[in-house]
Amino acid sequence: MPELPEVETVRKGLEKKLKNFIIKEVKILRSSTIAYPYNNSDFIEGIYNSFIQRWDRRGKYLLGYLKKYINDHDIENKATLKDNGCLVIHLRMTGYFNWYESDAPDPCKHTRVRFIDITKNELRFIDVRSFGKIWWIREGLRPDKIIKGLASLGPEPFAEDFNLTYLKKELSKRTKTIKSALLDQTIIAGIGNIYADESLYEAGISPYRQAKKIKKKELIKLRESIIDVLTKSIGSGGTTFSDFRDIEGSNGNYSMLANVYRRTGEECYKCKNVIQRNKISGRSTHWCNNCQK
DNA sequence: AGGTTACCCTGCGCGC
DNA sequence: TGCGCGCAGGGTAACC
Repeated sequence: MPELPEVETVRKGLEKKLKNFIIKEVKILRSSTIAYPYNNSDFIEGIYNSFIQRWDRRGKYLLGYLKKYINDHDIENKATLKDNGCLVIHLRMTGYFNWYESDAPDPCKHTRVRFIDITKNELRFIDVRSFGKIWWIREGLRPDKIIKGLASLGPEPFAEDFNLTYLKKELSKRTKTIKSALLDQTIIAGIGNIYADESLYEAGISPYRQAKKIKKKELIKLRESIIDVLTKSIGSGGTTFSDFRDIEGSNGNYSMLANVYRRTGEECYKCKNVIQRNKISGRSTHWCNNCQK
């Protein structure tokens, strides 16, 4: 379910909860969730006795950098600590993490991977539709050598390289619709269907407009709208529009509601026109055809 | 090369 | 109640 704001919320949660979490046991309940290495046993052995030193996010990908204790019997001995590559996670549509302190209940039927430490604290990866993937990239291998989607990501919306010059240059060669361009992770990283619709509404741009034909002034507004919508959502726990839950099972404060997303047939908050819905490149798209030109 | 399309999965709500 | 269908916030490989 998650787009950039939700993934950022998950990143913060993992960073907070996994400070002293040394992986002592891994149970893979669905083999295909592990995308790399190809053998589940290589994955399990690879991350054994490791902890995650730092959590990063790139687009909708989570990256956890591992340190491993080589000496199994003396985990206090820092001399046996080595860099151990990174865990990469993509939640796709329905993936999420749950955290349990020592007294974890039986796993639900959608639990795909269980990570357990010495005190039986447990992190579970749960994913109804099983589109979510987890990779372990061993030390010395580059994640973007293994994960194509990671290698081809465009700039982060909050980064300096996501500026007007970049946007103009990139969109000027695209004949597809602006909606489709916003969903293209190679142009901008992290935007998904909700935030694409919401950003276009805020910017007053029709999702059907051809990307290359959008005027400079509109691009300025669009860029601001993207940053604004994402910032607001991160600020409220990345759960503003969704039934998404963070690793402690909280679903945020619902401080902001969607203006167009899933409001088909309802009144536009600005002009009272009926909100439209249609498919654009296979994804449902919501907009106000009076406010968005 | 850029742009569509089918597909990977499971569950839900709807109409019949 | 059961069945079939369309729907779901993602990404990719395989096509034109």
